[in-house]
Amino acid sequence: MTRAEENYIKTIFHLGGNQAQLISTNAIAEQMETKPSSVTDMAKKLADKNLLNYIRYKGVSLTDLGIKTALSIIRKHRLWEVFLVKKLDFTWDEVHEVAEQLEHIKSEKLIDKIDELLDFPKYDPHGDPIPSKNGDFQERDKQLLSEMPIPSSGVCVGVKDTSAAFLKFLDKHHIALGHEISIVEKEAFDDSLKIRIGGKELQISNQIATNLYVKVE
Amino acid sequence: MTRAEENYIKTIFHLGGNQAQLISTNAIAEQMETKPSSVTDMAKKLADKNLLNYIRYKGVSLTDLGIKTALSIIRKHRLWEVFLVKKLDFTWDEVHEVAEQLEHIKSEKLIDKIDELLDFPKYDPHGDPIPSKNGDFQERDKQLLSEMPIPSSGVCVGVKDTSAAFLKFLDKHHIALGHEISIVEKEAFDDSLKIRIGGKELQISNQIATNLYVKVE
DNA sequence: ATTTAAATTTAGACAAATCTAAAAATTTGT
DNA sequence: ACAAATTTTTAGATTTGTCTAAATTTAAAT
Repeated sequence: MTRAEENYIKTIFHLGGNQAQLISTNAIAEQMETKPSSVTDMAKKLADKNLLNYIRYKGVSLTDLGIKTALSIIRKHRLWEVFLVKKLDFTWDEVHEVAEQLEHIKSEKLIDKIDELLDFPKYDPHGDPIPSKNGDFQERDKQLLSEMPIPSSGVCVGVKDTSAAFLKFLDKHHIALGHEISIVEKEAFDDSLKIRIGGKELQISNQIATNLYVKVE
Repeated sequence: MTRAEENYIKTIFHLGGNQAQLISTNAIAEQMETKPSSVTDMAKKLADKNLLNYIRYKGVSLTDLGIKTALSIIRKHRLWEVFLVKKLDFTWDEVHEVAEQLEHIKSEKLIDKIDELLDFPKYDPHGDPIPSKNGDFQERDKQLLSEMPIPSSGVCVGVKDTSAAFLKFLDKHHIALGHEISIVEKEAFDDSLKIRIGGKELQISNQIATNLYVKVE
């Protein structure tokens, strides 16, 4: 598998190509910042390799083999992210682009040893679950902060947006995974929230609230 | 820099292109298992980028920029090898091919942090020196076992051949870096050596002796 | 000093991955 | 339902890195 092929498979998975639903070439092109015509070419190639089902003018969905492949890449990506944070003191906004490269390293032994070194972590630094060696993983029961009842509270367990800008914003306001967050009230006008975290009150916009996950149980 | 370009630069360095000497396209092609015509194409490209001097029909030699680039790649390769052995329990015959991939990861911070994690090692698992961040490194004073006086002794500090076959042979006979080796006698007929290592005597062929380095001081 | 042999380069072609522009199919709006 | 808008595909071109086969240059041998 080439690096380009792996990136297509991974993107299609993230767009929901594991479910039965068909992903359009346009959606893939937009996500990958490439042109729909390039996606069409690659779709044919990956269909030939039995990694996805391609229906002309309709879109693609991953085959079982494609899903397995995607999970293997995502597993590597997330394990490397944990490694960078836990062993090399990277911050959570620095890991993505390096992990994008490391996820393509071909060595089963390498990633299994990294897994072991990290003591088999279940979640990456952004709270996303890490698929096991055999490809299964439990998505945590979680809810966007913006969808929580008011008032209520929960533990921050993940972020939806993983851009450096957003993560740095969270650092600045001392919001991190594992922190208890209480929702005090919602401003009806702009859906901004008054929250309580680490003993302090903080006003956050709806845009922030729709990108923060809280544990539900 | 593409991966292919990096591999050319690294190979030319290892063939001696840092010295004033010119390396022939044939030599490069043979080392890289490619065709001389491909090397010619790449030589032009790298010369355009000021990474090497290319003289038609004569060969190439690295520029200062080319040497700096080569050292950076070699530094990464050797640091990753140390990482694999020290942190992930790889054996010294398993590290090369994985390091060949890892050496192309682009992140200054990553390799500096790996360096720090390993406590700034000076030599890789095969005894080869690791260039520092600013590109200088001290080649150890060493001698091939086959060129030592008889009798004499020294500490094993490196291997010339780093193939898995040779390294496994050494493991099998309990020869490792840091071990004291005494040369007892040389067989004039085939230049094989009787050596003493770890309290035991061992007969080794000239082919082995010409691939083992011993410290000189 | 020629001829022969070896090394090197050029020319033209190919596969991978991408692009642009034009054509075809699908979806949308009325 | 049919024209317009959108999406998707096709056709042809480009770049990178490679190859083969032919031409050229350099080195070796007599």
